[in-house]
Amino acid sequence: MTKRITIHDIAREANVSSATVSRVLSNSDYPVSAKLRTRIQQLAEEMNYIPNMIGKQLKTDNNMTIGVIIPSISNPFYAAVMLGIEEAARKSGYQVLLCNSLQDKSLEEGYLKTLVEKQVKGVILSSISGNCKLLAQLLRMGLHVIAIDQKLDLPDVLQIEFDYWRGGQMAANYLLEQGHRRIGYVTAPLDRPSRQQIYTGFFAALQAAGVELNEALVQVAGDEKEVYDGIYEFENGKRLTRQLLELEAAERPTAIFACNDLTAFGVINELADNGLNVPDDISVMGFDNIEFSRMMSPALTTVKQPNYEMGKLACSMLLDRLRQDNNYETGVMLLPQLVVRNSVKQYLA
Amino acid sequence: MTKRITIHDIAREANVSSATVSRVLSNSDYPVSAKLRTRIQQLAEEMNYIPNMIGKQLKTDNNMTIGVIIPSISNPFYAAVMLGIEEAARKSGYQVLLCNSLQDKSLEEGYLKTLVEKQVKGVILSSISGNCKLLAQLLRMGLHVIAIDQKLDLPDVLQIEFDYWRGGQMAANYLLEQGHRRIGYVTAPLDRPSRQQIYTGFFAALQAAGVELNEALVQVAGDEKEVYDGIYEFENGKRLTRQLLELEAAERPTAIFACNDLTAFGVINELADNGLNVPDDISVMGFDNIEFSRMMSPALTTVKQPNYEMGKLACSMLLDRLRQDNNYETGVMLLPQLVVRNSVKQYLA
DNA sequence: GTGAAAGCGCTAACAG
DNA sequence: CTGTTAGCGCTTTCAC
Repeated sequence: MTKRITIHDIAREANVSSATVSRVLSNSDYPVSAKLRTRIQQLAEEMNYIPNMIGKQLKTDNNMTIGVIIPSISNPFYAAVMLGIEEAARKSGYQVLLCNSLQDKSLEEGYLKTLVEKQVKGVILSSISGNCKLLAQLLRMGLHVIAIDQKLDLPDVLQIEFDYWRGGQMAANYLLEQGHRRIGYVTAPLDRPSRQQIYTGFFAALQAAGVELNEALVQVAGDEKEVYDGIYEFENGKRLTRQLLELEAAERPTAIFACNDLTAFGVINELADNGLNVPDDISVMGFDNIEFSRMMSPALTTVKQPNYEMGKLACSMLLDRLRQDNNYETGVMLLPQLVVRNSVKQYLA
Repeated sequence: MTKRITIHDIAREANVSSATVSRVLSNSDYPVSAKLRTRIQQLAEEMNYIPNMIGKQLKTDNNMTIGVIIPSISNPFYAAVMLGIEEAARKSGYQVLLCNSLQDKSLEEGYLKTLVEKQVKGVILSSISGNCKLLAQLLRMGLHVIAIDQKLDLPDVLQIEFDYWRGGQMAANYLLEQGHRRIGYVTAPLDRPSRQQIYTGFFAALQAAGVELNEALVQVAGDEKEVYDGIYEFENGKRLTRQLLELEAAERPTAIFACNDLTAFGVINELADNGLNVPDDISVMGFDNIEFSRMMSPALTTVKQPNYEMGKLACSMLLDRLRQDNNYETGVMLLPQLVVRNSVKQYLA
């Protein structure tokens, strides 16, 4: 194992001071004679010099890395967000530390602390805990936080919101337009604001259309710990659909809305297992528009949440903040978009 | 923004030296009187002390983070690998920097350099370039590398291999058993060793069974730059399937094998677009067993490549190396497993 | 059991 | 233009 080369090694070799070497190798605009400059660059090349950023960081207090905390990268929604984040980060020379909170509050907190210990100056967070005590403290210490996906009630946290309420409403209205009145609603636990908002938006639209709430058609998963092996949502969809299928034929929904695409896949799968065809026997609608929703057959009708764009936007807003250290920008609200495909069919009563 | 607290601040407050504070707060086993110990811990708590790992790192040369370079996190196969890696890392107090090489050699190299500059001591790499020059240099400088998925021909790189050849063979044999003889082969460019091995394994099995190679049935994607928007594989499957469908009816394959599940989804989708049902009209088989393969209908018959396990194993092997600094362990070869579902049907000539 | 001091690799006043 | 020097926050000899 060859010894690590430092600027001092190069300085000695070139008979200059390490300050000069630093000035050349860190692309400072400080004046250095062309002769020395090339000599040093050449030497650095020859000696396979690799700068030690830890030294630089300690001095400059800027480590060019941000943190991302999401529930699970195995959820393709967050994978797309992550890709957007990383892309924006790379373009600015930043790197990103990925943390999967796995829906575990203490893990989330632990990661937050570790990131700050590592002197990360910015974090993109899809919080499951909404732990404002810790977060407020970290903000006071200069951490910049962008909240995506889940709203955080802190004044200094920039929000990339998404209009879940309108998304839910949009879904309901589409199903109504297609003639559906007995609509099943299948959702993971309503513990996250996002899920609650979809829920309220959805039923507000139904109510506005004079469709009364039928509790038997609303299936909410229990609050048991979500084991995030990545297949949870799918199984959830299957399980809750089984419960809907226990209804008498006349009571059964003509369409089922699921709180996200993965859950919708579970719904469709369970229906197929019971010999029911989508959309001929029953219509299904999802939420998110993950890539796979268009790969399924039938291709899934869903509400688009711009995941990749959300990641890109979150990251560039964060980097802006880090660079200018201003807290003046305002948050943004991304809007849903209806994606009509083939899993919903007109219902003719 | 409150001032950052350092051990010196605490030392001053407690009327002790910073050395003592360090000994207490870094959980050193160095003897410190119980009285001072509790006093210091209490003070650190009160003052909201957060250690600065950069300072520690500069001294100890160990930053508790590893790097991961994969083609794209939007590919669910790598997302699962990543989840496994992160899980193993977390259990040992490590964090992970995620880098998407997007099938771009220069990006891959850039990341490798940046990681080393950041003093990362270990990297898990699914290389697309196989750039051994740079890698060899970094290894000499003490970097530890675990290669997953793609083989790297360097003695000091530990390999987590997967028997792609046998996987290809396994797929072919299954299709043969099911009575298929005219089998289409759809693959992304054969530029990565993994794809080549699946290919050779597959056709070795066909040959062994006396099935002659029909070049018209083999569709290899051109070597054009793969735009990694995550949907590439899917579109590729669609495009290549269209080409297969241009064959005269009698020449058409009775089954199609795709080099990975995403491509298989494209194949199925394109077949559906052409009014062909899977598996009734034509059978389709994938490779990888990503989670969605079981969510599709028909559920995809495929060859399992243990992705999550691969990530976990890679990470724990890497951490073993970092801790013991030994290069003695041997690599491992993970074996494929046939996953029979509903997308392949027996062919009765 | 505790403290003083050196130093990890780098940058940035300041001086020349 | 170039060099000297003083740290960034922490650990770790070496004294006491």
